[in-house]
Amino acid sequence: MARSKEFEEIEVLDKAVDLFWDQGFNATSIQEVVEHLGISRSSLYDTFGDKRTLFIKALERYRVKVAQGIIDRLNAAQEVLPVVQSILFAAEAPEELAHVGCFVVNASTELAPHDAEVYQLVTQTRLDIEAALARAVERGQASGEVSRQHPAKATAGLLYTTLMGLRVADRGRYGAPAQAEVVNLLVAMLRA
Amino acid sequence: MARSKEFEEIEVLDKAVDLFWDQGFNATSIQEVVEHLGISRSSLYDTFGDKRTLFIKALERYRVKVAQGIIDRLNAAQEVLPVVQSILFAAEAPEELAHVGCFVVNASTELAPHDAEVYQLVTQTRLDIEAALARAVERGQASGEVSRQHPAKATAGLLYTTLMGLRVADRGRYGAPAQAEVVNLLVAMLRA
DNA sequence: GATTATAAAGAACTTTTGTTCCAAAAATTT
DNA sequence: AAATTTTTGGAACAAAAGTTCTTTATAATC
Repeated sequence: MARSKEFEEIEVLDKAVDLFWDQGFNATSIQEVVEHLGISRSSLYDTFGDKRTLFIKALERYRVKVAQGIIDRLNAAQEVLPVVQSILFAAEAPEELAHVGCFVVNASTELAPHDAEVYQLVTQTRLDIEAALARAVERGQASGEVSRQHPAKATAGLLYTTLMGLRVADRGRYGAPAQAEVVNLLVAMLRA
Repeated sequence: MARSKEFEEIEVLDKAVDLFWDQGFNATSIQEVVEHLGISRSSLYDTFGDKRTLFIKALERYRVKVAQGIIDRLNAAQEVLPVVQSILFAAEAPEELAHVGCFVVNASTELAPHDAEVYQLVTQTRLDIEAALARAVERGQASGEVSRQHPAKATAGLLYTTLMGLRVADRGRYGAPAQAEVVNLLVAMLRA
């Protein structure tokens, strides 16, 4: 048999997520990818295909890691609003410089109108998170935590839209205090 | 004396806005710029400098055209909420395919973290529009149109954040009905 | 109408791009 | 320990990138 790979595919993919998240697709050269992932050109192409395929895989990986994490937290929430608040206010701790904003939002503005596969990935992510938000709002309304004044589905749409807006704000260094003000206002509006 | 230019600088710049608005900075080649603007390479470089300088000028032009238009409409508004509503719900008529989303939002996610000049332009635009929104909300509160329950400045922040989120949604073809639902809910929440 | 200063067209140039290929190295199994 | 299959590193490649330069055309002035 042959030798085994010197790297874990998932670990390397996570590094690709970091890079594309930070710089986007078009601003990132293969040279940078090779250097940042720490594997050779040939290994890169053998393992992940061409640049665009790697980008798509990175975006899918992000969905599994980040978007699914959000959904899980919403599904597991006892009290809904504190969880919603902490999801919206993600500017609290950008541990790495690469992790500014949201990879899906960035991919959405850069590529979604011109790449059908990116569009599909972005749309599916939105539908999944919106559905989780709607369920969470419904539960909050049932328990008396969230106001029953507005329909849960529309509220979920507003929450997701604001979430995207906040992740754009991250990229423009809106600032944590200003973001907190926005998040707190929106959450206060939802409170029963 | 010498011959005069065969093109209007502003008209050509508007075409550059269209192109960069649609495709972003890095996905747009000089070749495409030359073809789309309808002027020669040499005229392009003589008149606008290099690619990045052209992009910055296009972004400034957009600010004058679109962002200032929003501010003017807000300042002139008798009733505030209908104007806010129509600004948020811009998906109604994307006359050209190029005009999907917001150029400032796109530039923000693509370039703001890595280009100080873009960052500054994006920030200034946000400050200007947020200020106009805050004044409009204050006037609405004074006239009894807008609820006094929440401070005007925070409300303006939420409106601007949602505006950005909606312009991201444009790029992901969120759909007019879903957008209308979001906009109507937010406006309803502000109503006195 | 000749002169002249500038605009326009496009060839030319250097980098950089994304991708492929090939020889060398390495690890697992027989 | 030999054989074999795969990874690896880096050279090699063509195409496209951004920019500059030179030549030609043009319009305004004297």
